[in-house]
Amino acid sequence: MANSTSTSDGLLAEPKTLVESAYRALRRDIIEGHLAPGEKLRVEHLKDNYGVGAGTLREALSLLISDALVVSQGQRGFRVAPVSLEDFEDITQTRVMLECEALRQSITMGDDAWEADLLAAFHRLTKAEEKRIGSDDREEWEERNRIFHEVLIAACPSRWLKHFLSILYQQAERYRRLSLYLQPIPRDIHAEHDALLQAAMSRDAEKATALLGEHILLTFRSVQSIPKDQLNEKLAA
Amino acid sequence: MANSTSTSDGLLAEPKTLVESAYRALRRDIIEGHLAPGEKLRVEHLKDNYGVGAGTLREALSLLISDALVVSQGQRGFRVAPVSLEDFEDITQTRVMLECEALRQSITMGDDAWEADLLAAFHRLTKAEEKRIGSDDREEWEERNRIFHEVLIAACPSRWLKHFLSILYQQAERYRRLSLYLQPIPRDIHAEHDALLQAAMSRDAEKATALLGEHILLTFRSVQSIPKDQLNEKLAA
DNA sequence: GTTTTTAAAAATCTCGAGAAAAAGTATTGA
DNA sequence: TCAATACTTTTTCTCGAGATTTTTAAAAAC
Repeated sequence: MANSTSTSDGLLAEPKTLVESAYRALRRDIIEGHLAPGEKLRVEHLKDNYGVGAGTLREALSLLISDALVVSQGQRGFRVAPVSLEDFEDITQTRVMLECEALRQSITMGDDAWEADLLAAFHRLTKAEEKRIGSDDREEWEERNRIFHEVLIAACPSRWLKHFLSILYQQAERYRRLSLYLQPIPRDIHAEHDALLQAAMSRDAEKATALLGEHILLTFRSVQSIPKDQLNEKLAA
Repeated sequence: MANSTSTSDGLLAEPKTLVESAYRALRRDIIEGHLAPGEKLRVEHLKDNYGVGAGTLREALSLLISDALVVSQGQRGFRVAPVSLEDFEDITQTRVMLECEALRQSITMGDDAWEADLLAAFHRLTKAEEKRIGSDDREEWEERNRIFHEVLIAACPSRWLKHFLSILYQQAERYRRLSLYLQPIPRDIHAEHDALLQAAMSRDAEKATALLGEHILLTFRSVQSIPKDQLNEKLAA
């Protein structure tokens, strides 16, 4: 469903417990790069920052392992999952494969309600794009972009496919942040989304998957073309 | 690599901590059906069974969410992930798609060492099959079967593809246990594996993926054809 | 007899403190 | 000066107890 309140809960619903709050706060800080890739996550240190007990924080970190945003190692604590260009390439290729298949199924199975949801999601994304000119309201655009992609494949009946894609999308978000700040390749993302929408609405699966694949690949190329020194600087931040 | 000591650590290495031990013990009990699908996992009750503290058990349960073997719900504790025929069908179809793609890549990329590993894995599996006649040494066969499938796609360079496949394999194992006990469809699994091996060794990707797809699908059909009352009985056990 | 309210019981969630292990530092010996 | 050892500090891991919340059961009201 194109539920606008849905907030990418990889795992959990609204933060009714402290574990969930800490989980969300940590996830956000990792995706936004506030906690650097590879950084050590000392429980005793972090528990104060997030205002929870040690056990609670450990549990939140354990949940983040599901999203492959945190790694743990025996008796040596937790770390932020590392990043690399090779990893992003793998994420991109796997995502192209899965998301194109999901889109194909979604276009086949989608009914009128799906079309309506898709149109609505695109409209909301467009509005966010207009507002974003100047003001750095990145969060809202990022969220609506996620929902647009989610609705595109919403009519795909495979829960597992969608589950894996939500993980990959989240992973890609870590890298995508870079490409939007240091964008060397001029790109009309709105036009890409628009073409994608038209192809999906006219049930042209071949065209839609081709566009989607290119759309996803472009983000990788964008990051790929960032000079290495500049990239490392950003990654360490 | 065809490391025979590898033990399907979805997430963790050797149990150096109590969390890891509990994680493994719980995972095993869920996959083997000792903890029934949908069953409530009361921490206060379970902590005695597994000989750990409440916090430690909670952490182990959190890790099992990664494997989609446990689900949690806000302020209402943990449960064993439910099962259904629809879910198994989804698992099967997704797995066929991913594993065939991974095999195709593996056949393309695999070198001599890969061939040797594959041959060795097949040999070990065969030996386990011979030993299994009569004696209920299911564990060893199950483990070697897993390794055979793992080695088949070991030369595939995509870590994410292999990561997702290890999750799906583990999920399928829950259902596969049923088909082997209540097998209505007569099946020569050894012959299937043998044909698969030959196709892979001769680098015939088309044939190999066709065989692999059929191989995976057959297990689903086998479970599908079990009478519903008999199935539910087993699932509740 | 059914529903609502109220109270007891159980379970979850949370924290702080203590034991075990790792990492870092200083000391000793060549 | 360098390497190895012993010591100190830090960090991880673990447990038990207390505070909320949910669930269950009983009593009251309609």
